Amino acid sequence: MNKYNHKEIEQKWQEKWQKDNAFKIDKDDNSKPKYYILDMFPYPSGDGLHMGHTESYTASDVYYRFKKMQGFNVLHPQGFDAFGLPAENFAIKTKVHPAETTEKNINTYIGQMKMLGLAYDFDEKAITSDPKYYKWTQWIFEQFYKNGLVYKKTSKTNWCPSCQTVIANEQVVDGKCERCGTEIEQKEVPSWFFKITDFADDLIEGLKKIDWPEHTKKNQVNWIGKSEGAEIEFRIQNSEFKIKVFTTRPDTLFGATYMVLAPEHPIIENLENRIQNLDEVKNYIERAKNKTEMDRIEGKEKSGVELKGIRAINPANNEEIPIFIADYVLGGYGTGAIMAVPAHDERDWEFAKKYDLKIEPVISPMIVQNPDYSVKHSEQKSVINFIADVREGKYCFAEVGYLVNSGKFNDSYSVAAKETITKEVGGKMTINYRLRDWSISRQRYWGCPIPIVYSPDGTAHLVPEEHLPWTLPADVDFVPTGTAPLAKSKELKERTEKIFGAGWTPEVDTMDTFVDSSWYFLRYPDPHNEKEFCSESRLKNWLPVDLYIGGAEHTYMHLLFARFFVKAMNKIGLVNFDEPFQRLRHQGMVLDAQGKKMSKSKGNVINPNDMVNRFGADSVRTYMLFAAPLEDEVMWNEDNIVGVYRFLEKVWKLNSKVKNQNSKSQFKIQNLLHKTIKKVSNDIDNLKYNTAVSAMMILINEMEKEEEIAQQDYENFLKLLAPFAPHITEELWQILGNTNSIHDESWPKFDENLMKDTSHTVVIQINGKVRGEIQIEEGTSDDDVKKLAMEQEASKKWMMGNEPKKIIYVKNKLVNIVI
RNA sequence: GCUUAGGUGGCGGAAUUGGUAUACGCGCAGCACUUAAAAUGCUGUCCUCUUAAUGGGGAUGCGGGUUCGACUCCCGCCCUAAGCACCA
Repeated sequence: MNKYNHKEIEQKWQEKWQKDNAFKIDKDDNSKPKYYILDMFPYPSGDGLHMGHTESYTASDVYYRFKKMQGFNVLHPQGFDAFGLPAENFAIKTKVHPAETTEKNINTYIGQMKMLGLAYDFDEKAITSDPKYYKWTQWIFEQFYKNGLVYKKTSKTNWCPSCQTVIANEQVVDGKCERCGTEIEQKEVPSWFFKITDFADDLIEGLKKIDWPEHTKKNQVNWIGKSEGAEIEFRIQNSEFKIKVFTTRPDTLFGATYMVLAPEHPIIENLENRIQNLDEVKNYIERAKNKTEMDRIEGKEKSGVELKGIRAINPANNEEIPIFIADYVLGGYGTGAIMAVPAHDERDWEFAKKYDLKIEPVISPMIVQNPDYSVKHSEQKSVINFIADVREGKYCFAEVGYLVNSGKFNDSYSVAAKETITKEVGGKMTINYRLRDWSISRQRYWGCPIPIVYSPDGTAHLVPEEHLPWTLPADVDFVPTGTAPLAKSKELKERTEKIFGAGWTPEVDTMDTFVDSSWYFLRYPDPHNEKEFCSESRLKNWLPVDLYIGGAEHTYMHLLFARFFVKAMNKIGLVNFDEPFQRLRHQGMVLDAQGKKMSKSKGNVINPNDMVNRFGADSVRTYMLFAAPLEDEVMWNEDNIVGVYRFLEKVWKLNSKVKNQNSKSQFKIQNLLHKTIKKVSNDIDNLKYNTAVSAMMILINEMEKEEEIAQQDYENFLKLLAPFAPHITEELWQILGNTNSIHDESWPKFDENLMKDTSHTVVIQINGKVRGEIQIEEGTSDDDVKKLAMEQEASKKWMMGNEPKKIIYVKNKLVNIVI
């Protein structure tokens, strides 16, 4: 038999599978149970597939092959998130049209995926930049629009001076543009928004019924940031103006000794003529304006300026209190104004200490004023001292408790007082979210055009459905000038006037690419449909997605946006489910051998193609999954992959020990084989691939020691390995005389009878310490085992003549003699 | 600072969820094969005491606790990584 030649084998089978259309499925076949496994589709960058893709796509490919062998009709599609900035930036540099680069890159990716033996049917892919795809992105936009989920507003937005585009808060990383790393500026820009906040509660609630990692769910809940509180109005002295604040602690209202406004709070303009230190205030506002939100909240030291000459009235006790502006209060959260209670809020306390402001304690850990309240005198005294310390600024007490210095509310419990105090001062209980509506407008070229046109009076109208796809014009110069590239398209302008009339103008912004990727999984079941985004029957057959595998870095954006899309579409009646991904698992990052992130600048990026050439796709696939648990980081260590390569070589060589169908392997081997079948099946199902591979290695090491192996047993083993190493197993399968594909075989079943052990090793412990072991026959009675254990020399020695107080027997495992 | 995850040999990592800690793989050492090397196979490989075997003691970040028995559960502390950033 020849040496294991991975190159030859892998090329041979990849060509054969291609020729046989091995990865095609009948999407209307209802005779089998369905399973929909989804990968996060890649952005086709010029760098090609990276190791992170390799791990994640291999993980899903293994699951696909496993489920298929188990008799499921499995949909495991792939596509490309093809709109986006890199292609446009590349076009700016090289003048090569993004459509051209994108197509080239997609072909590279497809080639690489085939090289890895990934079983995708590329005739069924979805490409977001394809007009046949984005027609439906636009169509869904229009449905959202018609149902009041889209609105336009002019607002302060993050502006990336390098990309010349608006980016969402969620896409700002450390005050810098997520894509290019440039510092973000603030700019007033008109933008279209999706009302994701309408679904804030549903997005929290829906998490309860899906099988996602707990930390991912928690992170989404924190991101949405629901907080219950009250809105309360403070009057400004000698003026009709009022300032509304949001607070989660209305129970502390009596302790509000000053107010703080965000520098961008609109009321400041109205009061300018009364501000005595207007220059100082304007200066502060100007400085805050240039800071990004990140800068403002990152500063350790709080800063602020008092609005001199203006005072507010605390509605609870009618006291006059000063008003400050400070950039630690954000314009975009709550009402952009707070009441400051330094005695009971850490941030307010810090600010009050710095500017020497009054601190008034209004919450006590226990009731102090009620004379009937039966607590010891000494305890009363210490609480009174504690309150005095809080007033002096020694501590900040941010807990709940009992009210003091709060007039008629004294002694009431702070949780109960929230509502009564709010009512008393005419405020109302409200719920506030950290989540903001999703700004989707981008002043970029390479994106999905927003299907909106404006009549001569400036009113927005949807482009009627019959004109979809509303195509991206080709006659555009990409060089950014601060105005949207589409504004320069003659074709788009003429098209608009031709259809709608003279003076009509097109919307020139394109959509955030997260819009494209928020619904792509709905397209895969029916990617060629020109009449619907997906037919009703295919939707019903395939959705929701059963298993979604991808990186945890998408927790806040993609995964939240996709859930919003499905919830919105469900509300409109376009789909009949409200959670897109039933089960979600993350894969960890792939690091270099030193445990560092791979990056171009560090020059430690590893190209999957090189690895496949050197070790073969089967080794690369198996090693990626063997090296660490799927959700953990994997260090790509070239020295370690040889272990997997040797394993595959052993599998290969073992073929020469295979004896014909009628022979039987030793019981020992059959026993281990069936245990392995059970373990590998369970492990794959739970995506614990590392231990599945290890179990197969153990089996092979045992089989290797035998003179001969029954063909049936060897074949069963090959089936277990087939999802991980599809090429070598297919080749060996054929060498054994089979004419069909191993990947069309059914998954081996384990035989409980063959898994039973005839004897067991039982460990003997004296007082919990291991002192020996005995072999017992299967079926030995508990009493006999205990007796046997007591009779051992070692036991006698360690019992030192003592009678056991207690004997614990764990069936077939352990006897613990307690003396 | 907050949140989440984690801390087990020289390294990547196992441990049936409270029952022999260190499976499997890498590396290392020795042996066999070879003119030699590579490759391959075999043996050994947590630390420590004892010349050594037998055997003993210790060890899952640190300190306590529960239990016949703890990597696993509880309390306190330390450290690492990732994410989030004053959310009123």
